[in-house]
Amino acid sequence: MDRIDRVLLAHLQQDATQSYAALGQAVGLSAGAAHERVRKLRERGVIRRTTVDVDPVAVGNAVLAYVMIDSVSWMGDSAKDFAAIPEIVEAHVIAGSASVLVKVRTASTGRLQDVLRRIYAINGVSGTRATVVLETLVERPVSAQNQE
Amino acid sequence: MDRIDRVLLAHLQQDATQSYAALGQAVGLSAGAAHERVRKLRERGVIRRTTVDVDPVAVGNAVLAYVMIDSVSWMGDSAKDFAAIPEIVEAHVIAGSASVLVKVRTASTGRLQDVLRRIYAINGVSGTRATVVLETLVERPVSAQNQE
DNA sequence: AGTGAAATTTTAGCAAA
DNA sequence: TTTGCTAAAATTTCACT
Repeated sequence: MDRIDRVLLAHLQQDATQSYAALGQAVGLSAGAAHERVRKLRERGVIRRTTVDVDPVAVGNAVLAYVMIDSVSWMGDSAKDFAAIPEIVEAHVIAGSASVLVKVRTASTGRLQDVLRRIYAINGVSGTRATVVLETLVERPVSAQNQE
Repeated sequence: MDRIDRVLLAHLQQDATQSYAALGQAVGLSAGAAHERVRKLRERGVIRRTTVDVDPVAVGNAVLAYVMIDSVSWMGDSAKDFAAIPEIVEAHVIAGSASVLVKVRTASTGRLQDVLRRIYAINGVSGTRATVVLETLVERPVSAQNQE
């Protein structure tokens, strides 16, 4: 993981459809060398996958909300329970007053209520506090370049 | 946006490196037809971009935190201020007790403190409450398929 | 909108330094 | 690790349905 790898990652995050020739040119390497570096980044799991960023509104998920979840037991084994709810895009065990923080995308506030009901049904959950997002100001991939 | 488009999106989210031939086969279309549909999905902005999912830990950002931000004024015009801090990966204006919710990835808790200081310096910010993530249970793209 | 096929570009594997 | 070369594969365009 040197500086060149970081630049390659940044370029790929911005546009993963570009050719290795273009990618190589951006860092002063041949297409073959760029290809080999990217192959290793994938192999080592630095690049977890190549994917498309889908507009949530375009697929009918206009409501974004965060839900703070209180529990009466350790939630570390509940990954499957949260993953079983497709509207949940993130779930994290947190330090502090609540136990789990969940990010949810739904079609409507009515659907959000459904999701809250399903969360309540998870073993150990004792309470939820939903926060609805009014406007997203920033949404972007992790910076591969804030290491220096 | 019919059922076929949704299946194409789901497949691309999982692996955007696969060929249009494979993609077409998954939905019972020729490579050309699959390509044309994906081209239109891009054109219409349903697919915002093709990108790589980078492991945050591998690029040195092991700490994930959410920060609730209180403010004394409307924060809707502050997108640039938040975007100027590279460690901020998401910033949302929210309904409820706080004003803005921010998602932050940093190399260490020390760096998190730096970020909090920079957030404090943004005009109108009157307070911050950081919540550190201990473990991530779920992290995945929006489901393109919970519409029916 | 979709098909099939041709022309072009890109990828991926290999020998050499 | 990088380069240049090359065969194989994928993308992109087009005439036709």
